[in-house]
This record gives sequence, structure tokens and C-alpha cells, in this order.
Amino acid sequence: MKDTWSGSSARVTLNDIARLAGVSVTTVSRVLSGRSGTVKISEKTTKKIMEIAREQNYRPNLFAKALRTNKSHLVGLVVWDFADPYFGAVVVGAQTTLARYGYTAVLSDAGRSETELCAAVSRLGDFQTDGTLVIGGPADLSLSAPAVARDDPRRTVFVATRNPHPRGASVIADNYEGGRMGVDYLITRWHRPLVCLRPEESNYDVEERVRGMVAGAAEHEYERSFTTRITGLGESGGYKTCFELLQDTEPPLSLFFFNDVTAVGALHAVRDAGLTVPGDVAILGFDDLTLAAHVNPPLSTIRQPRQTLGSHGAELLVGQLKDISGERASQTTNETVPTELVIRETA
Amino acid sequence: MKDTWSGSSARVTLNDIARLAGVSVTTVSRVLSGRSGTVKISEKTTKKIMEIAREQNYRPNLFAKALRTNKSHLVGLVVWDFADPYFGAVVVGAQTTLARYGYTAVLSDAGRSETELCAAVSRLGDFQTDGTLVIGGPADLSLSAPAVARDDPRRTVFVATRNPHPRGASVIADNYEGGRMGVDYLITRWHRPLVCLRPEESNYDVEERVRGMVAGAAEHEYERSFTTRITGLGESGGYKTCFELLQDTEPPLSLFFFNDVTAVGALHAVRDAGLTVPGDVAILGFDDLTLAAHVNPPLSTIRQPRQTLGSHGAELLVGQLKDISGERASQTTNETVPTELVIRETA
DNA sequence: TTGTAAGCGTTATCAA
DNA sequence: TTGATAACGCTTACAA
Repeated sequence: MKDTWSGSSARVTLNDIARLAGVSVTTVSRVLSGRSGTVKISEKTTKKIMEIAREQNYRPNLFAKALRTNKSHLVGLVVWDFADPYFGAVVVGAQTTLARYGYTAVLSDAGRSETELCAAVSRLGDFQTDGTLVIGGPADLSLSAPAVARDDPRRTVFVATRNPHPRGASVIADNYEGGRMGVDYLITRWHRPLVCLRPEESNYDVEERVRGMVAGAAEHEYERSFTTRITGLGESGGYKTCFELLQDTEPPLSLFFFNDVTAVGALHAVRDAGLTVPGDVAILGFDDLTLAAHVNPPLSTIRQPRQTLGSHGAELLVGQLKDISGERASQTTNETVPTELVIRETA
Repeated sequence: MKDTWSGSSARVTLNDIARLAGVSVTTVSRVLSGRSGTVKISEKTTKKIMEIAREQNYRPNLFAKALRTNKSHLVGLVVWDFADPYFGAVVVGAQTTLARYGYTAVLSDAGRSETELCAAVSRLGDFQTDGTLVIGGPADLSLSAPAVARDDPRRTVFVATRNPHPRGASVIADNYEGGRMGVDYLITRWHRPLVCLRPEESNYDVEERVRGMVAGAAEHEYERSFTTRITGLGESGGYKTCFELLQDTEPPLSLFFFNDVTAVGALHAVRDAGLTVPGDVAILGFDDLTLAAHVNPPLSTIRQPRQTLGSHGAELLVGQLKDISGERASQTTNETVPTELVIRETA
């Protein structure tokens, strides 16, 4: 029953080292956990202990440490929909900077379900994660507010979506400015009637984008030849919308889609209609997915700095954790990172 | 200094519940950890304890549990290059099925460095992860063999790359069959001279693909009009290679690229040369990245079941962990999951 | 059916 | 500069 035959030696503990060095565990702990700032340990013992530790390949048992200190150095990453390539980069950014601060990321996928999101958050809570990063999600996440508040709300930071907790922190891309900037560019560059396409179902990012678009149009007093329209989702949604649009409206035309995927669909629709991009129809997307650079012609779009989003989220969280343990005074709890106009060949 | 003012109540422990219920911790533990199979507990106490636990919102301290049982229910996910969208899907698959088995995934990115990979593996070791899934990597990972062997080699499963440990398990896509199948299709469908494009730098997957391609050609005794050629990496690499190729060789032609990205580059090159796909040049990719379906015309390719790869890896690992704790007899330690020919519009 | 008590590997408190 | 010793929250013999 017991795996006694497992060839591998059991793990070396502080005790083993203490015995080997002929000192107490306390001393070993002091040396090995770098607590030498507080207490002075003789150079000689320090050296001896270090050596033995290396020799024996000592690795601290983080569970014991966490149990004792009540700090896990674990941060939960709850991703709204991991299958969406959009979030991959955000996760990279988050994980990388978390690692830089000595935190380890624990992963959970919400699979586009708020119930599951809450479950994940609380499941991670069992692991005493020091904090949680929620990445992505729909506009209204109010269901999750209690789960977030569970403990100190400062332990949870929302990235690329709004924090439902009133005093909660979040990092989001400047979607508003992205929308405004896109419209501004389209109008000044092409002087064409402009149609902005938005999805029926809403989320926070989208609402901001649309708000920005409208504001941008207003700036140009361009309202008469500016319209917004609903588009279906996915590439086929964009295709269909664009196709129908070309029945109603005579080119030239500028189209500003709320995301890249639908914009790509439109790209194909224009070509299939025997028209050219951007000659007849200028197309601008939003997100700058990997995809955008690879389609033909390469899609002009508004870039969301996805990796930056993740790393800023991580920084913000780490900061707040420091606040909690009193190592730092409180700081701002909300951040927005700039979007960027990427001009390729479709607009 | 201490965060005494943190409004949130301290966490409820078994002890608290025991006190509240007027029983011993043992009893509470037995009830709450479902150990009721072993020992009988009166219905009455069971009920009472359950109720109090729910009331107090008891959450077990997994660190304490892990410390005591020496089982963390944590599995490390070490990803070769998280920024590569290819791996995202693998991670989803892995994470999802791990969760189904009650395991939690801990994430680490190797950032395309074997040193970092080893570091990550051993860092995760500190967390006493029950096992590790290494996702992706170059052909030769022999540097990491020691890190893998650290403990029981059955605790580490390699996904989408070869396990450097002689007795180590791995799950890989059937690249060989993919290559063979692709060539077979290209030859029977188009009856054209066939050029297979491979990168200079090697990895296990690629070698297998090429082996399959060659074998496929041999089956058709097609060697005279079958050649392999080196291509640069990335989209520009594919573009350049294809461009040069079209100087030497008169269409019609079939091109089989070792991956989608380079194939997409070729797609553009053909068009820019004023030729048509697949009319003049048939193009087949390999991987079926999201990208493949979105380019125009949609790329025909060999699909790697990425999510399946991840979930099979997880299953395999979980199985081996059971082996270790003696809950199961040993099984196969290597698996290959089938690739699939996806015919779109370029071949 | 229930309880007592020992321990998992750390760190923290106090004393030497 | 060092060492006993008591926790941290849980499981698990062994007793009752």
C-alpha cells in the first residue's frame, strides 16, 4: 500500500539539516529564510548551513510555510474564457509579472459562465491565494460581487472588465479613446459616410467603444453621415452585416467594427461583392488579434495592449496586497491603459 | 502593523466548528472530509456538524491538509511559450480535465528557454505539486531530464513534445500520419509536382511530419516530382520561400508547408505573383491555427487536436498519479492522438 | 460511535 | 548568537 519502494529519497527538511549541522531548526530556519536582517548569525554557522542545504538540495515546504505565515504567495487567475485567444496574452502578461514579484499563478477557467466564475473564485479561496485576478467577463458581473467581497475586496483585481465591487480595483483598456480615435481617423482620412457596427449583446468594453465612437463623430459634427448598426457575432456575422449594408448603401463607405473578427468577415464580404478594400470600402477593426496582421490585406485596427493589461493588473494587485500587509500606503485603485491606432492596409 | 482592522472575520477552522457543535475535531474532520465510509458517525451529529459548517461557511485549509497528507492536488503546467496561441488551447484542455479530477493547475511560462523550463519545473516542485504537465518544447529537451527525474518520473507528463526521460510519458499528435496523409491527399487530388517545406531548426514534431511526408511520397512512388526544401520561419519566411520557388518552377504546383503560418505567407506570395490558389498552386498547411480558417481563401491544413492533446495529457498524468499511490495498476505511458485533414479552399 | 493526542515542516516567541 | 517550544489547521492511529 505504501509507496516505500519509490526509489526517490524523501524530501529534506529543516530538521534534517539541523541534525546534519549540529544546530537547532531555529538557526537553520533563520539562515535559510533570509531572516538574517533581524538576527545575527555567525558567519561560520551560516556558511555551514548553506553548504549542507545545497548539498542536500533542500527545498522549503511551501505548504508548511504558508500554513504558518498565512501567506501563500499564490495568486488566482480566473479567466472568463480561456479558449478565446484574446485572453492568452493577458494571462502571459499577468503571469510574467506575478512571477517577477515572487508570486505563483493558479489557473481557472470560467468557461463563459458567471456561476462558474464565482465557483472558481471561491475554490481558489480554499487555496488561500493571497489575491485573485479576474480576467475578462461581461458588462454586468454583479452576481460575483459577494464572492469578491468575501475577504478584503482589495485582494481581487479585475482586468479587461469592470470590478463589480464599489471599492474594487480594475485595469481596463481605454476603449472610449479607442473608439473616438478610430472615428476621428476614419473621418479625416477618408471623408466618407461612416457606419459603426456594434453587437446586440453588451459588455463593458463594447459600451465604452461605442460611446467613444459617438463622441468622435460629434467632434466632427459629422452626425448626418454617421450611423451605428447592430452586427451579428463572429466572422459570419460580420460578413452578413456587411453584405446587407452594401445593398442599402452605395460605396464609398467607411466601416468601423467593434472587433476584429467581425471586421474580417466584412473584409471577405466586400471582396465577394467585387469591391475593393479600402478603395470602395474602408474597414477598421478593434482589438488587434494576431489574426489581424495575417489576413489579406492586413487589417487596420485599434490595438488593445493585452499583455500590458495583464501585467498592470498584476502590479496593481501586488500593490494592494502590500497595502493590506501595511508595507505601503494606499494608492489609486483604478487604471486605464491606452489603446493604439494600428494602420495597416484596410483603412 | 498588524491588519487587525481588516473587517473580515478570520477563517473558520475545524476547531471552531468542534467547539460550536460540542464535539471533538476528529468527529468534525470525519464528517467534513467524507471519511464516513470508514467510520460510522451518528446521523444526528453528522447533521448538526454539516449545518454549522454551512452556517459558518467553513472552507478547509488546503495547506494544512496538504501538509498533513502530503498530497497537494496541485498540478503544475509548464508551457514552453505561452505567447504562442497554439498552446492556449492545449492549456484549456489540460486545465478543464484536471479540474474534473479535482486538481488545480498552477501555471508557469518557460518563455522558450530550457533553463527557464527547468527552473519552473523545480519551482513548482517547491509547491509539492502532485505532478507536472510540460506543454510544448523543442526536439531536444535532454537538459531537463534530471529535473524531471527529480522525483518519480511518472509525475511528469510531456504534451506536444517528447519526454526526455527514458521511462517518461508523453502525449503527442500523430505528426507522422499527418504528414503522410497530407502528401497522399495532395498527390491524389492534384497530380502535381509536390514540394514539402520544412524549417531549418528542428523539433520533434517537425521531424515526424517530414518523415511522414517522405513516406507518403514513397507510397506513391512519386519520388521524381517530390522534393523537400528549407523555408524560413514566420509569414515572411513562407512568403520569401514561395516567391523564390516560383522563379525556379513552373506551376501548377502543390506546396505542403510544415505549419500554417508559413503557409499563409506563401498564400500571399502566390497572389502577389498574379497566380491563383489553388488553381495554379495548391497550398496545404499544418496545425489548423485559428488563423487558418480566417485567411482568404481559407487554408486547407492538417489539424492538430490541441485541446484533446491537453486533456489526454491530463488524463494520463492523473492515471499515473493513481499508479503511484497504488490505486491502480500501471498502464501505457505513451499516447498519440490522431491528426485530421481539414480541406478548405487552398488545396 | 466518539475522543485524545501526535505529528506534517515551518516560523515566532521567549529565554538563555 | 543560539535554542526550546509552541503554534498554524488538518488527518489518523489508538483508546475509550
